[in-house]
Amino acid sequence: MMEKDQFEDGIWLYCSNSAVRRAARQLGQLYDDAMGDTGLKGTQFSLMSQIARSGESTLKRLAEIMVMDLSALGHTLKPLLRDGFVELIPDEKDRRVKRVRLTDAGAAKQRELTARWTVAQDHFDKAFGKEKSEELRRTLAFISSPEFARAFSGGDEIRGPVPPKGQG
Amino acid sequence: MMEKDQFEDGIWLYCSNSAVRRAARQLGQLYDDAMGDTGLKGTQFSLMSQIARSGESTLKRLAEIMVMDLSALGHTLKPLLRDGFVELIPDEKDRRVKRVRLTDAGAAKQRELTARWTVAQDHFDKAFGKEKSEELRRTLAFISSPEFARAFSGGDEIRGPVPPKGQG
DNA sequence: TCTATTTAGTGGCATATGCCAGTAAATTCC
DNA sequence: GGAATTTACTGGCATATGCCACTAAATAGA
Repeated sequence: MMEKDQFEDGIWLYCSNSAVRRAARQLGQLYDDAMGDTGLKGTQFSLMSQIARSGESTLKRLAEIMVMDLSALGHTLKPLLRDGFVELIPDEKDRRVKRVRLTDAGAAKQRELTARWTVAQDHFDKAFGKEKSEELRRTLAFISSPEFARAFSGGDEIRGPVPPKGQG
Repeated sequence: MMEKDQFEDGIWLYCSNSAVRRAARQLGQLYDDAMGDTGLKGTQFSLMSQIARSGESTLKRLAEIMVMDLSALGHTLKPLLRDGFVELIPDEKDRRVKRVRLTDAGAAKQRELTARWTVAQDHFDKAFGKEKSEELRRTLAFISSPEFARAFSGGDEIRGPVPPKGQG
């Protein structure tokens, strides 16, 4: 009955933003649990993993591919820098540019957390289906793409004066 | 080419948590843009809309159906309470319990923002496809469900000692 | 009835995220 | 070459989110 309420009464069935946010909260909690008392969260693990994968990427580039505001990325890196898991390196050609990489300690931590992530990911696949999981991730990647954003923003009409179109 | 990198180099193609988070960031930005200079964000609109829909729900219940930590809900309500869009009402039978509803000002604001939300939602449907949107929202609702969380956590093995299963 | 346990909410602390303003550096334009 | 414009990053402010500790109230158990 309680679960029935969830499926019938929620704006998340009508609003895509809310639906994605709500799912993000659920998964965020589950993946944070998976990290246990390691001192880091699921999101920090993800960030470190992407840093490792991108290989000394510039901050701007990293923020772009993660579809994240540059200053937000800077903020989010703070604890990782503070704890010595990540370091910033100046670019050789452009003094404005910073590059980011894992420290040795960071790489070791990332490996430790990968073991926990693997368990969580297996659990996700078990609960949702492995192939459906891959399909879902591709779908979400499309939604996260510049292509989608362009299609969403079309003629930029939501950025200009908005003619009232209320339901109310 | 840059977009190609996005599709080929990101952990979001392998990690469901990251994928949902990244999509949430994209949509968060787009729906926030849709709210324009109204003084409220997409998330606040969603919260007010769900409050309206739930009808004087208890805080605990609201947090549950939104798959949100109760204290997080309390925090998130603060600016809405402060600005008079939302009010808390004591429960008649249990002095611990608070119920939440929109004020008249809040209801008016919610109607105003609904007009903007409708535009954004139309844009989402245009970019993604209306029927695919509905399907995606159902999928995300399943992921957000207690049923999914139970299947994910089944046996609670990630809550206990975690045997190393590293990739590293 | 009384004690032990559970529950609903609050505040604190910390990370996650985004807009904005400002500075220094690079690029563009005349 | 010099001025105007754009770019990359940093810090500030505010909301978003979650764990934790605590208090008051309700419930469960003896």
